[in-house]
Amino acid sequence: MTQHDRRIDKTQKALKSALIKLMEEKDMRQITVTEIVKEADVNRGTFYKHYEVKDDLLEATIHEVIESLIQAYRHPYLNKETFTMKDLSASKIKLFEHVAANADFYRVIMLHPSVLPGFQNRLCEVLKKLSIQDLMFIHNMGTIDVDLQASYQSHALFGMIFEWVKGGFKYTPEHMAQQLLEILSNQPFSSGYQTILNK
Amino acid sequence: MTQHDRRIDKTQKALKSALIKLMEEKDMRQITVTEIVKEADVNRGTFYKHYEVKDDLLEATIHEVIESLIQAYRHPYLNKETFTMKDLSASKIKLFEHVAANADFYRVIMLHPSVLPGFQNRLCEVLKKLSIQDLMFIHNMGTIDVDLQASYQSHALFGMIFEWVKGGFKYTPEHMAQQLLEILSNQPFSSGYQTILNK
DNA sequence: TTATAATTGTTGATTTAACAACATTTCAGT
DNA sequence: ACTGAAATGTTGTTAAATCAACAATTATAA
Repeated sequence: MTQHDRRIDKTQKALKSALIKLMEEKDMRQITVTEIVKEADVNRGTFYKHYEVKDDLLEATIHEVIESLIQAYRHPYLNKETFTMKDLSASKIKLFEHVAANADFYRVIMLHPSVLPGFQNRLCEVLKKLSIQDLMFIHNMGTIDVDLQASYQSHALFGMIFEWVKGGFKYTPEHMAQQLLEILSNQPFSSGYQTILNK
Repeated sequence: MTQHDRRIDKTQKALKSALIKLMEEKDMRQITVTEIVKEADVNRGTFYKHYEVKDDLLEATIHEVIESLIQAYRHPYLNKETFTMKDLSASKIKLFEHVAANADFYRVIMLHPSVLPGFQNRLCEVLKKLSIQDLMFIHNMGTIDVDLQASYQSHALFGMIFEWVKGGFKYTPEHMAQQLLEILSNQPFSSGYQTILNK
């Protein structure tokens, strides 16, 4: 079992936040380790105890956000074999709460995509995998290509997040989740999905 | 000379913030050391390295805020023998900035005064001393009792801060300072003060 | 009242972070 | 191309914070 020393979490968190903050101003290549530790209010030597190079910190930062996203999304499904409308709603709320909790990060991703080229697609990949798991629950017996549908849904979800971040988080996570569910149920020709959800 | 180890500042800051946060919920007597260190995410043993009892932390917290207030107020006067309208304005801006920077603390003071009985008066005392120093600059040769005038001004200033905090900091520090100066110059019968300021 | 739980101080061993100093590398401006 | 400055890695020492465990005190409830 891993010893949990809070000092480790604190410094790593400080370094990650510092990196995100600096990414709002400048490109990754222009950010120096010295700048990061200054922003994080941490000794430079401490940085090298945790990470060998700058990109290690970046990767750790991204990894943490993505893991948090997955956990948030899956949380309502924990230890469940069937899932109801409520679980679906709770999952979306958790998702938007996650985005709000990592607002600084998502602001960088959405408003300065060139800082982390390709990350938007990486994010959609994650959302797609989560969507696929949702679709598995629904036992779609039709002729719909799961990948196509999942890609459709994940990018749509990304779009909602994008709009939310761009607009400065003007709505609550609950409101965003509700909007999403209403959009889903108002799709033209939507029938099978609806019948499953309404019960 | 004191060694400046950031860890000391960090933990003390964490403990102070935790205390302020807890004071928004409950009375000082109901707050335990265990609660504080949990909120501050600090080991309990660490608390006792810095403070012997709860009230030491409280006193340190208050002391820091008051010192910060005094420094903010005096900052524009540093190394000056005369002072102009600009310095006066800058001083008030700094003051309101200080309040905004310590918003959590002032929210407790203003909205839950019973948590720290008598502190509002203590705050006014500080403001009064600062006011007296201002009045010294002006060489008031008249028959005005300096203590009376300073008390008048300091409580008035307190009132503005009170209104600002209570309203949820809806205005900027600059706007608050400007309002104060306009109120000052619009006092009925104000003449001497005005002629000094306008130049 | 008594029992149970929670909080309090205190301790010692261990780990992490701070600091300062260093040689090296990279960068920017002349 | 040259030079001073900035950034990078690395090191050893020191000091702070963690953790766990403890007895003692204080609340809380049965």
